[in-house]
Amino acid sequence: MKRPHYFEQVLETARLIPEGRVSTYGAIADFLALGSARMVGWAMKNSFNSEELVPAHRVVNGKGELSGRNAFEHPDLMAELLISEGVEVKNNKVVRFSEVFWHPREMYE
DNA sequence: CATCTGACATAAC
DNA sequence: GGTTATGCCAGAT
Repeated sequence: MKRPHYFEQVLETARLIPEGRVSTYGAIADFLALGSARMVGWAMKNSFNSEELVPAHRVVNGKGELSGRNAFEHPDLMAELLISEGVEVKNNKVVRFSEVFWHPREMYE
């Protein structure tokens, strides 16, 4: 496939998300200033096609909901992965989302 | 080229 | 707290 700049940027940024933290599509899109949040979701879906492993489970939507769980092998895999990393997940949502939320901007501060 | 769809976001109702 | 509308942009058809 083509290797658009934003695609690699999104995956690279996703890999920067610390364990036990989560980020959002909007935050990544805003930070990269490339395209829109939909591009991030698009990249995530295609991240399984990437050669590099990407912690896609650490990327949730703006409400902290695991909107992408359906794209995993098992719908509950995403939540289990997060829980195994220390992120509390309840009813497909990240608990205390505002506390575990991570913005790429923090890397530059 | 026209439309639809999507792991989204935001505002308005 | 849903639903609707709009912006966003790459793929698929």
